[in-house]
Amino acid sequence: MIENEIFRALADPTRRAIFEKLAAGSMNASGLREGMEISQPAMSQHLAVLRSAGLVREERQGRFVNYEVDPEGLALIAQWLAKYRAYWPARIEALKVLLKDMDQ
Amino acid sequence: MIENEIFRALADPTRRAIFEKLAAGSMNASGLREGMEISQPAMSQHLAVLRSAGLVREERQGRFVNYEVDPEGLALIAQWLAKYRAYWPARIEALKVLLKDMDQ
DNA sequence: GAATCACATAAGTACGTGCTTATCTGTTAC
DNA sequence: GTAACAGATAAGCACGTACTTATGTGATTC
Repeated sequence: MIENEIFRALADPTRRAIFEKLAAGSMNASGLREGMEISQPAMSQHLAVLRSAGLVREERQGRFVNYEVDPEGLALIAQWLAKYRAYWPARIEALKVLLKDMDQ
Repeated sequence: MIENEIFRALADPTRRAIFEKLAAGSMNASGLREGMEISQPAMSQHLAVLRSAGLVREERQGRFVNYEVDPEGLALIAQWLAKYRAYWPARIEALKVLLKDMDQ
Protein backbone atom coordinates (compact mmCIF):
# COMPACT_ATOMS: atom_id res chain seq x y z
CA MET A 1 0.00 0.00 0.00
CA ILE A 2 1.69 3.15 -1.26
CA GLU A 3 -0.46 5.38 0.95
CA ASN A 4 1.34 3.88 3.87
CA GLU A 5 4.76 4.67 2.46
CA ILE A 6 3.77 8.28 1.83
CA PHE A 7 2.69 8.97 5.38
CA ARG A 8 5.62 7.04 6.79
CA ALA A 9 7.99 9.05 4.62
CA LEU A 10 6.51 12.36 5.75
CA ALA A 11 6.47 11.33 9.41
CA ASP A 12 10.18 12.13 9.65
CA PRO A 13 10.97 15.86 10.07
CA THR A 14 14.31 15.53 8.29
CA ARG A 15 12.60 14.02 5.28
CA ARG A 16 9.95 16.73 5.24
CA ALA A 17 12.76 19.31 5.30
CA ILE A 18 14.42 17.61 2.33
CA PHE A 19 11.13 17.51 0.48
CA GLU A 20 10.49 21.17 1.24
CA LYS A 21 13.94 22.08 -0.07
CA LEU A 22 13.29 20.15 -3.27
CA ALA A 23 9.93 21.86 -3.68
CA ALA A 24 11.81 25.16 -3.86
CA GLY A 25 13.87 23.84 -6.77
CA SER A 26 15.26 20.51 -7.98
CA MET A 27 18.76 19.70 -6.80
CA ASN A 28 21.31 16.91 -6.51
CA ALA A 29 22.04 15.14 -3.24
CA SER A 30 25.14 17.21 -2.45
CA GLY A 31 23.21 20.41 -2.93
CA LEU A 32 20.51 19.15 -0.59
CA ARG A 33 23.08 18.44 2.11
CA GLU A 34 24.33 22.04 2.15
CA GLY A 35 23.30 23.74 5.38
CA MET A 36 21.59 20.63 6.64
CA GLU A 37 24.13 18.93 8.90
CA ILE A 38 23.38 15.46 7.63
CA SER A 39 25.79 12.74 6.54
CA GLN A 40 25.99 11.58 2.93
CA PRO A 41 24.63 8.07 3.62
CA ALA A 42 21.78 9.45 5.74
CA MET A 43 20.75 11.78 2.91
CA SER A 44 20.95 8.93 0.42
CA GLN A 45 18.74 6.75 2.63
CA HIS A 46 16.17 9.52 3.13
CA LEU A 47 16.00 10.16 -0.60
CA ALA A 48 15.44 6.44 -1.20
CA VAL A 49 12.48 6.49 1.19
CA LEU A 50 10.98 9.60 -0.41
CA ARG A 51 11.50 8.09 -3.82
CA SER A 52 9.82 4.78 -3.05
CA ALA A 53 6.89 6.74 -1.60
CA GLY A 54 6.46 8.54 -4.91
CA LEU A 55 7.19 11.92 -3.38
CA VAL A 56 10.45 12.45 -5.20
CA ARG A 57 11.96 11.25 -8.46
CA GLU A 58 15.52 11.11 -9.68
CA GLU A 59 17.35 11.61 -12.92
CA ARG A 60 20.99 10.68 -13.51
CA GLN A 61 23.01 13.52 -14.92
CA GLY A 62 26.57 12.39 -15.43
CA ARG A 63 27.96 11.52 -12.05
CA PHE A 64 25.33 13.63 -10.33
CA VAL A 65 21.77 12.56 -9.62
CA ASN A 66 19.20 15.28 -9.87
CA TYR A 67 16.21 15.03 -7.55
CA GLU A 68 12.86 16.73 -7.96
CA VAL A 69 9.38 16.64 -6.44
CA ASP A 70 7.18 13.91 -7.90
CA PRO A 71 3.60 15.17 -8.19
CA GLU A 72 2.34 11.60 -7.97
CA GLY A 73 2.82 11.44 -4.21
CA LEU A 74 1.21 14.80 -3.60
CA ALA A 75 -1.76 13.77 -5.72
CA LEU A 76 -2.27 10.70 -3.55
CA ILE A 77 -2.32 12.83 -0.40
CA ALA A 78 -4.82 15.16 -2.05
CA GLN A 79 -6.98 12.15 -2.91
CA TRP A 80 -6.76 10.82 0.61
CA LEU A 81 -7.68 14.21 2.00
CA ALA A 82 -10.58 14.60 -0.42
CA LYS A 83 -12.23 11.52 1.09
CA TYR A 84 -12.81 13.52 4.25
CA ARG A 85 -13.99 16.72 2.69
CA ALA A 86 -17.18 16.51 4.74
CA TYR A 87 -15.07 17.49 7.74
CA TRP A 88 -13.04 20.28 6.23
CA PRO A 89 -13.57 23.46 8.22
CA ALA A 90 -14.62 26.84 6.94
CA ARG A 91 -11.08 28.00 6.54
CA ILE A 92 -10.88 25.69 3.56
CA GLU A 93 -11.92 28.83 1.72
CA ALA A 94 -8.25 29.68 1.65
CA LEU A 95 -7.56 26.49 -0.23
CA LYS A 96 -10.22 27.36 -2.77
CA VAL A 97 -8.55 30.70 -3.37
CA LEU A 98 -5.26 28.93 -3.96
CA LEU A 99 -6.86 26.60 -6.45
CA LYS A 100 -8.34 29.56 -8.25
CA ASP A 101 -4.88 31.14 -8.42
CA MET A 102 -3.64 28.09 -10.28
CA ASP A 103 -5.87 28.92 -13.22
CA GLN A 104 -3.85 31.98 -14.09
CA MET B 1 5.51 20.76 16.07
CA ILE B 2 2.00 19.45 15.57
CA GLU B 3 2.61 18.79 11.87
CA ASN B 4 4.98 16.08 12.95
CA GLU B 5 2.41 14.42 15.19
CA ILE B 6 -0.15 14.42 12.39
CA PHE B 7 2.04 12.61 9.90
CA ARG B 8 3.34 10.25 12.56
CA ALA B 9 -0.21 9.44 13.60
CA LEU B 10 -1.26 8.70 10.02
CA ALA B 11 1.85 6.64 9.31
CA ASP B 12 0.27 3.68 11.09
CA PRO B 13 -2.26 1.72 9.01
CA THR B 14 -4.29 0.68 12.05
CA ARG B 15 -4.67 4.32 13.06
CA ARG B 16 -5.71 5.33 9.55
CA ALA B 17 -8.33 2.57 9.65
CA ILE B 18 -9.64 3.90 12.97
CA PHE B 19 -9.74 7.42 11.58
CA GLU B 20 -11.53 6.23 8.46
CA LYS B 21 -14.12 4.45 10.59
CA LEU B 22 -14.68 7.59 12.64
CA ALA B 23 -15.04 9.65 9.48
CA ALA B 24 -18.03 7.48 8.58
CA GLY B 25 -19.68 8.36 11.88
CA SER B 26 -18.66 9.23 15.44
CA MET B 27 -18.44 6.31 17.81
CA ASN B 28 -17.15 5.20 21.19
CA ALA B 29 -14.03 3.10 21.66
CA SER B 30 -15.93 -0.19 21.99
CA GLY B 31 -17.83 0.46 18.79
CA LEU B 32 -14.57 1.16 17.01
CA ARG B 33 -13.15 -2.17 18.13
CA GLU B 34 -15.96 -4.15 16.54
CA GLY B 35 -14.69 -6.09 13.56
CA MET B 36 -11.18 -4.80 14.03
CA GLU B 37 -9.35 -7.52 15.97
CA ILE B 38 -7.55 -5.10 18.24
CA SER B 39 -7.17 -5.20 22.02
CA GLN B 40 -8.82 -2.60 24.23
CA PRO B 41 -5.55 -1.04 25.42
CA ALA B 42 -4.18 -0.90 21.88
CA MET B 43 -7.30 0.95 20.73
CA SER B 44 -7.05 3.33 23.65
CA GLN B 45 -3.41 4.06 22.85
CA HIS B 46 -4.13 4.65 19.18
CA LEU B 47 -6.96 7.03 20.02
CA ALA B 48 -4.64 8.95 22.33
CA VAL B 49 -2.15 9.40 19.49
CA LEU B 50 -4.85 10.53 17.05
CA ARG B 51 -6.21 12.87 19.67
CA SER B 52 -2.88 14.54 20.47
CA ALA B 53 -2.35 15.00 16.73
CA GLY B 54 -5.60 16.93 16.48
CA LEU B 55 -7.16 14.37 14.16
CA VAL B 56 -9.76 13.17 16.61
CA ARG B 57 -11.56 14.65 19.60
CA GLU B 58 -13.40 13.05 22.47
CA GLU B 59 -16.45 13.79 24.54
CA ARG B 60 -17.33 11.98 27.74
CA GLN B 61 -20.86 10.64 27.73
CA GLY B 62 -21.54 8.90 30.98
CA ARG B 63 -19.20 5.98 31.19
CA PHE B 64 -18.69 6.00 27.43
CA VAL B 65 -16.35 8.28 25.56
CA ASN B 66 -17.56 9.35 22.17
CA TYR B 67 -14.92 9.97 19.52
CA GLU B 68 -15.27 12.03 16.37
CA VAL B 69 -13.09 13.44 13.60
CA ASP B 70 -11.46 16.74 14.52
CA PRO B 71 -11.38 19.02 11.46
CA GLU B 72 -8.38 20.82 12.92
CA GLY B 73 -5.95 18.08 11.94
CA LEU B 74 -7.34 17.75 8.43
CA ALA B 75 -7.06 21.50 7.98
CA LEU B 76 -3.37 21.35 8.86
CA ILE B 77 -2.76 18.68 6.25
CA ALA B 78 -4.64 20.76 3.70
CA GLN B 79 -2.44 23.74 4.60
CA TRP B 80 0.71 21.67 4.30
CA LEU B 81 -0.42 20.35 0.94
CA ALA B 82 -1.35 23.82 -0.29
CA LYS B 83 2.28 24.90 0.08
CA TYR B 84 3.17 22.60 -2.79
CA ARG B 85 0.30 23.49 -5.09
CA ALA B 86 2.79 24.37 -7.81
CA TYR B 87 3.41 20.64 -8.19
CA TRP B 88 -0.16 19.41 -8.12
CA PRO B 89 -0.92 17.53 -11.28
CA ALA B 90 -3.76 18.12 -13.70
CA ARG B 91 -5.99 15.62 -12.00
CA ILE B 92 -6.31 18.09 -9.17
CA GLU B 93 -9.29 19.24 -11.20
CA ALA B 94 -11.22 16.53 -9.41
CA LEU B 95 -10.43 18.21 -6.11
CA LYS B 96 -11.74 21.50 -7.41
CA VAL B 97 -15.01 19.85 -8.36
CA LEU B 98 -15.30 18.45 -4.88
CA LEU B 99 -14.71 21.86 -3.38
CA LYS B 100 -17.40 23.30 -5.61
CA ASP B 101 -19.78 20.59 -4.41
CA MET B 102 -19.29 21.79 -0.87
CA ASP B 103 -20.98 25.06 -1.68
CA GLN B 104 -24.35 23.42 -2.11
C1' DG C 1 -21.69 0.15 48.65
C1' DA C 2 -20.31 -3.55 45.78
C1' DA C 3 -20.20 -5.40 41.35
C1' DT C 4 -19.81 -4.28 36.67
C1' DC C 5 -18.70 -1.78 32.78
C1' DA C 6 -15.97 1.57 29.54
C1' DC C 7 -11.83 3.17 29.19
C1' DA C 8 -6.97 4.79 30.58
C1' DT C 9 -2.46 3.92 32.21
C1' DA C 10 1.82 1.16 33.51
C1' DA C 11 5.46 -1.85 32.49
C1' DG C 12 7.64 -5.06 29.64
C1' DT C 13 8.91 -6.85 25.02
C1' DA C 14 9.65 -7.58 20.01
C1' DC C 15 10.43 -5.20 16.12
C1' DG C 16 11.11 -1.01 13.18
C1' DT C 17 13.72 3.11 12.13
C1' DG C 18 17.39 6.52 11.63
C1' DC C 19 21.82 7.03 12.41
C1' DT C 20 26.87 5.70 12.16
C1' DT C 21 31.32 3.85 9.85
C1' DA C 22 33.01 1.24 6.15
C1' DT C 23 32.86 -0.09 1.58
C1' DC C 24 31.08 -0.51 -3.16
C1' DT C 25 29.52 1.37 -7.86
C1' DG C 26 29.48 4.37 -11.57
C1' DT C 27 31.22 8.67 -13.82
C1' DT C 28 34.62 12.19 -14.94
C1' DA C 29 39.30 14.14 -15.50
C1' DC C 30 44.00 13.78 -16.10
C1' DG D 1 44.40 3.38 -16.29
C1' DT D 2 44.23 5.70 -12.10
C1' DA D 3 42.83 9.20 -9.07
C1' DA D 4 39.00 11.84 -7.55
C1' DC D 5 34.30 12.49 -7.00
C1' DA D 6 28.90 11.67 -6.42
C1' DG D 7 26.21 8.65 -4.66
C1' DA D 8 24.39 3.84 -3.09
C1' DT D 9 24.63 -0.06 -0.15
C1' DA D 10 26.00 -2.99 4.04
C1' DA D 11 26.26 -3.88 8.78
C1' DG D 12 25.75 -2.55 13.40
C1' DC D 13 23.68 0.08 17.09
C1' DA D 14 20.66 3.20 19.94
C1' DC D 15 16.27 4.52 20.30
C1' DG D 16 11.23 4.70 19.17
C1' DT D 17 6.92 2.37 18.55
C1' DA D 18 3.07 -0.90 18.69
C1' DC D 19 1.82 -4.52 21.00
C1' DT D 20 1.01 -7.47 25.30
C1' DT D 21 -0.70 -8.44 30.28
C1' DA D 22 -1.87 -6.34 34.48
C1' DT D 23 -3.93 -2.85 37.02
C1' DG D 24 -6.09 1.75 37.85
C1' DT D 25 -10.06 5.18 37.39
C1' DG D 26 -14.55 6.94 36.86
C1' DA D 27 -19.42 6.10 35.93
C1' DT D 28 -23.58 3.05 36.31
C1' DT D 29 -26.65 -0.38 38.21
C1' DC D 30 -28.64 -3.13 41.54
